[in-house]
Amino acid sequence: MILHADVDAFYASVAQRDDPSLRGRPVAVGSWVVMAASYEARAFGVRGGMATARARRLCPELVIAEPGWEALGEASRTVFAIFDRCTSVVEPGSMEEAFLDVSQVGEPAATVAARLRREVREEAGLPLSVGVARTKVLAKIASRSAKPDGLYVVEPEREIAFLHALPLERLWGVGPATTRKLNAYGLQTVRDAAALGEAELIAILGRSAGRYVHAIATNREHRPVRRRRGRRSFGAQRALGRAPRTRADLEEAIAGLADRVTNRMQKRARAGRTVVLRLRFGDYTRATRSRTLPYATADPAAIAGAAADLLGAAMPLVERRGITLVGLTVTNLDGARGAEQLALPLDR
DNA sequence: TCTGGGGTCCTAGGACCC
DNA sequence: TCTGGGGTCCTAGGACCC
Repeated sequence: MILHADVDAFYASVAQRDDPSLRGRPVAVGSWVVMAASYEARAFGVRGGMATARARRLCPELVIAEPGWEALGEASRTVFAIFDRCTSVVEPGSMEEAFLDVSQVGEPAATVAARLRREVREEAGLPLSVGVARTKVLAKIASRSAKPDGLYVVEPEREIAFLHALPLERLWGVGPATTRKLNAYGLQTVRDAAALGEAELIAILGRSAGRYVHAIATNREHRPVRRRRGRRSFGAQRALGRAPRTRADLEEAIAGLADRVTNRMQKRARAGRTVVLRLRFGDYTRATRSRTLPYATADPAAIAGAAADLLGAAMPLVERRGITLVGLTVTNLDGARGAEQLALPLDR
């Protein structure tokens, strides 16, 4: 059996844990955008991604707290140490959630899950919700049903009934665009999708998404829990507001982003070959421009230089539409396919 | 209702090679 | 004049997740 374990409202819960005056009160963590909202705040309709000004209007007694990155990192490590103690097969999803394969633990999964919740509560001081099922997808959906601070088990004989009753957008990996496409064919629930053949879903959604939805809907999605693969990219971005920006402003912003990104890369001894410049314009359209270098690097000047070239080529778009965000990602990291590539520059 | 910052994976076309 | 099959890499965009 597989567990999906997820700390409730992680950022907000850590804030409430560390500042008792926040407990029981509506809390939003963020500065001018809400990054996470406590359950008390959610009751007022406050959600992640929302401008804090709007959140305040919805909930006048809302407390806005700055994220404490140090405390968050420490809390995450504590929680994962408890996961690792439970089983060696842990697949992290983010700072605060993971899949755990507990088939080899030798106790009923629900017992393991209850213990996990207790230990995270006692040792990390945080509420943990756990979904239990035979597959990752079901465990993931179950943990949402468990929230807040609960446990939800999908017994094998209930899987189909549980799954088929769900609206399609509850499926993990089915977002607004996919939901819209399926709805356009009159499909609302997982049961509706299961009634279609794989070929039809592929025709509607494309190969990968079609197969995926078919596999889930017919309960044939059984990917194993696997330990984390290394990361594939490093990135940073900066929102610029609506003020007009000169090319020099943008080059300065890019240099700052290159510093941030290469700093993190150097700390982890990684280098990358492809530089991606991400732009968002005043009309909310977006563009990406990328360049692959002949060698992997973590040098800020090389990364910033490549990004500045890409920016130069994109300036006509910037001038026409105005720019509101610039981002920089370094990907195609070395070691992704064997470390021997690392040393020698590939020419051409 | 127009939203931050960090990621992953997939698709599709073109260039180029055998 | 029309005609093959298979592969890799690069670029750009889309969708989704936390």
